[in-house]
Amino acid sequence: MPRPTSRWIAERASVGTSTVRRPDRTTWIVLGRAGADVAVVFLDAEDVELGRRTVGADSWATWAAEIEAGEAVRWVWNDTPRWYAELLAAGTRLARCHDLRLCHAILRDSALVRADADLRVHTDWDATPHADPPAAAPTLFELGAAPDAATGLPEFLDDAVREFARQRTAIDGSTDPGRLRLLTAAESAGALVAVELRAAGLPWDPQAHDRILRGVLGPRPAAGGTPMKLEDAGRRVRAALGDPSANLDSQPKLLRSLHRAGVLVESTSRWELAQYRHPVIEPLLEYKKLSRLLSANGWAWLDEWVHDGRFRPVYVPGGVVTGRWASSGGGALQLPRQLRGAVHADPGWCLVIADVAQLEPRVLAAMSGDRALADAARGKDLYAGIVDTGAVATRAEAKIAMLGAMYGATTGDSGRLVPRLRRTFPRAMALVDDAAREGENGGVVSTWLGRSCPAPSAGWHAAQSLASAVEASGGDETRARRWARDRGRFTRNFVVQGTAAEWALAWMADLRGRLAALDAVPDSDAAPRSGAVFSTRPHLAFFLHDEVVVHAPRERAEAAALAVREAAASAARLLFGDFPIDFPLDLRIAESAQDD
DNA sequence: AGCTGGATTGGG
DNA sequence: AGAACCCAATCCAGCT
Repeated sequence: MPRPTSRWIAERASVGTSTVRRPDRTTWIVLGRAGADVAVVFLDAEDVELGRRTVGADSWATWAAEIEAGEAVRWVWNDTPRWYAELLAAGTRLARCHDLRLCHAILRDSALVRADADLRVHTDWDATPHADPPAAAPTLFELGAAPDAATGLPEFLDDAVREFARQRTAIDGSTDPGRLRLLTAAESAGALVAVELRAAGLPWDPQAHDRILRGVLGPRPAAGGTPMKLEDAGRRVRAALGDPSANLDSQPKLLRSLHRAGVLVESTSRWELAQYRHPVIEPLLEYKKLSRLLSANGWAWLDEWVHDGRFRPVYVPGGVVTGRWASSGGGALQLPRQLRGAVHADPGWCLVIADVAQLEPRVLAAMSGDRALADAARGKDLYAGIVDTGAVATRAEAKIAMLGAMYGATTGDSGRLVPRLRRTFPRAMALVDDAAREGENGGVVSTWLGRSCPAPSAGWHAAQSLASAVEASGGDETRARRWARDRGRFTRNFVVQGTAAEWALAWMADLRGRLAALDAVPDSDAAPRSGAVFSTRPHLAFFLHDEVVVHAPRERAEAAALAVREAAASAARLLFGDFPIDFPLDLRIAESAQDD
């Protein structure tokens, strides 16, 4: 079918009794609320307003789908979860958006943006939504309900139009508009992905989860009961302590019990306990392991977070200062490897599981333009490549040296090995060392695409001034130095971790487009639990910093895997152009995410 | 009763 | 073993 033109759309896009046309030349569509309706403004590429309309809240998803079928547009709105969850529930997928809240946060803090930019003035756009997205996708009936009541963000059309103009001005007047355009587009695409991930869900087999729990803990106890094997371990611990009433769940009480039994640990952490020889150690470590599994990902978690064979966590794009995602509820970013066997494709479907090997050092090589490190990274294993340069003797040394360089280690094996990397990869090491120095001096550093770290707090500055005063005490100086070094380690890591997060956003943004373009599998006994938008073709199902899981009909698995690889290559080009850096993937196609 | 912070352990 | 960066979730203790 030929791609519809915008004129075709203008003639065709009518909803209900009122015809709502999209003018020619439209590039941006800004959304806001107008009572129960959705109000829209059409803008062209030069920000010239082409017209305003309102669309009924009960029909705007259909209208948006028709607009989306035409020439490329970017939807502009205050907060992606508030709008896009509704659209997906109604079966409308969008390709591009501009999330005003997320982009505001980036531009407000970016060192690339002029200090006197209008959007630096504090407004409601600095609000952080405190309400989670709706737990269940809203029904069409609910679309008219005020979607923004809980966010604290401006919700009306003129607010959005004005903020959008401020953001465009800030980008255009910045020291590098190209990078900030990329970053705001990538961040916004990530916002779409996060909503899609939640809507589609991660295919989860509750029976497999239950089998794992039963194997480790014993049969599921009655509500409030203690699983058999946990009870068992607890009994053995109390016997070894000679204290039948010892409380194992309270850290201070457990510590006292251990002391009474002659185990003079300073904490009850696993690594410290493991160094002692005493009959209580083995069962106590076992108890802690089981207790952890039960409380973090036991049957209660399963009941709360898995429904209809899907784990639907809440992702929070931009939730970490570095630009990484955070999660809120469900613990999506902390799923223990132990439970991966519960991640299981639907019948007739499979999983494409891919992660980037050594993402951060590769990003460092590219952003610093360090050819030697890029050469060492060529192929599969960057650490083996470092050994081949002769900088260090073993792969293990290469790894802790590189991690030490990116995290700012100064002591131990890691601190000792970093100087060797400095000789072999001077440009890469200079980049992180410069970032550390800038941070120690109170400065601000930025990622490759222009996300900047927060400025130091007033307390930090005060400590530094105090230490340089004539009457400063030794304690003042020690504290100021420690805080300066702490901040140096933070900024050192910020530039690398943040740029890696940008690479991952670009990877996913490109990937979701490729997956959406794959042929549907209309006759498949497809995965309807992922919702209408995702039930006939491969879709993203999970994301974790440097790893994605795609859920795909079996006959599209190879195509999806190719899309994952091509998207990685595309992300590398988008960020680093022709610089010769590889981002090799560990990729496998399987029915279950269980490690082999 | 509800909040906060510490300790611990899971993830990268 | 940890170190050294970014986190979240849980439980308990201690506070208001």
